[in-house]
Order: sequence, then C-alpha cells, then structure tokens
Amino acid sequence: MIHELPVGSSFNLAAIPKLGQDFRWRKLDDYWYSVVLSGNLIHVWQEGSVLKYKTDSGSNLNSLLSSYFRLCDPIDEIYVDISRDAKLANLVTKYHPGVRLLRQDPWECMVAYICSAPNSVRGITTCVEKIAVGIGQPIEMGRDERYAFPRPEEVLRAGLPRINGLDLGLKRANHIIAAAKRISECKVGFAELAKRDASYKEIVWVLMQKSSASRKAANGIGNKVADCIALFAFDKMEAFPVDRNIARALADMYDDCPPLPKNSNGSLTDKQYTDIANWARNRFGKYACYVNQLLFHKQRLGSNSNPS
DNA sequence: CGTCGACCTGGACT
DNA sequence: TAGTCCAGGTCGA
Repeated sequence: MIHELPVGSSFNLAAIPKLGQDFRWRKLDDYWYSVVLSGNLIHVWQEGSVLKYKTDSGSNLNSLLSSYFRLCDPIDEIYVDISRDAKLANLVTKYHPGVRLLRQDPWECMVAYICSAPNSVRGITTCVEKIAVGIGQPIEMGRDERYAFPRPEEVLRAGLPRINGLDLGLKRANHIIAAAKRISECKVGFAELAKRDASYKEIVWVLMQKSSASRKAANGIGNKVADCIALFAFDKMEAFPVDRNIARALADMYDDCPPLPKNSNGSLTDKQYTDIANWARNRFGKYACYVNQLLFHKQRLGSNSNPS
C-alpha cells in the first residue's frame, strides 16, 4: 500500500539525508530512501510535490511525517524573509529548496547529539547505528533490514557494559545511560516539557543540568548540544547552535560578527558562544535558526568535496 | 570567570 | 604500511 503526502513545491527529499540533522536516513537506490521514525521503517520517494511512501506496518503516517518535516512552517515566507540579507539571498538561490528543519524525537535527538561531540557526521551516524543495531529491535521491509532506535528503558535494561561494548568512544556510553535515566525517571518528561510551552532558556537549562544522582556527574550536554536538541526536538526557534562550521561561516561572511579568539583546542568559550549566537539572532531575525542551517549546509558542502 | 589539555574512534590523506 | 590530522565539544583542573 502506497501512501501519499503533499509537500508543496519547496521540498527536496534528496537533500534531507544530507542535512546532518537526523542520522537515520539511507539511500536505497536512485529513487527510494529508507528511514526509521518512531519505530516505523519507512520507504520514501518524491514525485513532484508529493511524497509517496510505504511502511512496514502498512499504516498511514501522514501526521507523523507532516510533523517530522515541519510542513506547517511557512517555508517560502521564511526564505523571503532571510533573503533580505544579500549574502544569504545568494545561498538561498543556491541551496533552496532543500535546507529545512526537521522535528525529531527528543530522546533520539538527545542521544545523537551526545554522540556529536567531537565527532564527524559520518561518525555520529556510525554511533547511532551501532546503538540501534546493538540494542534495538529489527524491522524489515522487502530486503531492507533496519533497527528501531531503542527506547530509554531498553537502553537501561541493556546496561552500561553492553553500551560500552558498542565502542562509541569518549564517555558517550556513560552520558547515554545518564540521559536514559533522566528521561525515564523524570517526573516531568521532556516531551511534556515541550507541550507546556517551556521557554527556550528553560529547555536549555534543563538539558544542561547535571544528573541529580551525583550532582557533579557530567552528562555530555553542553552549550552547543543543548541548542541542537532545543532546536531539532523542542521547537525552540530561538536556538542558534554555534559549532566550528557556523563560527567559520560567520567569520568569513560578516566583518562585524564577534571575533573568534579561539581556545588552544579550537573550541569556543561560553562567552564567545553566547556572543556569537546573540549577534546572529539580532542580525538574522526570527528565522535565524533557518539561517543557521543554511550556513551549516553551505560550509559543509563548500569546504569539503565529499562531505559524509 | 578565562584558559588549557585530555579525550575515543574512524576516515582521509600522506 | 604506518603516521598524522581532524571531526558539528565537553569537562575539570
């Protein structure tokens, strides 16, 4: 059974897996893409302004996909708005349609971005896949065999030794266990936090709180990772994640952007981070987060002939 | 508060 | 083949 979802003319499926936001997309052939969302294996292709897809369960997932792709965002209006900046207008011409924001599951997003520091997009994809294959349940459709991303309870049941055995590097296993505990033990779940219209600052504050059990225990969520989660999973459009790519792009393009007196290792101090983010919010307006993605996209595709 | 180094892993490049 | 560098940072001294 093939389902259909109208996506309008400003949509390019082929660009979605390259956004570096969600790491569970796979290209199957020239037309089909495979993705696992909320335990569903979905095969998708685009035909003009319509997305066609089938699912392993056969069920219609239009509302899930509409939310995931943020089809309610006024995408054309957004790109008109940010095109007031001539430099950005050039980028819009070059990369639009394609650069969009996705709305992810908070838990999966948390884990993925815990794995992002300091890691490449390829490396993050590998980490996420290791977790799914190692802990999650298999799902298959045709010849495509994928794995559902394990829920926090499954991760806790697996335990630290097994997560450690996945060789995720750094202390990612510890941070992921901590995140699973926080979500499953929290009286107020993260999803509820979003529904309650928690502010951007509240979300970031909660995310960056060290785990309560041992108050000082690191959780692998700093400034930048918290911003990514706030933006990609909690609808906080005020978030402006500043990573190496973004900092570089801004420094290259804008003379008046705050300078980047880098740390010896190349990372930003807290103050530099907030200065840059605030500058960007002021400069780019209410759709700064889309500018953020546009710049990230440009930086990755521009500086590396084969970004993956 | 600002600064600095350590840190796992895997791919790309020499 | 082996050595080197770097990747969407975070943490703690």
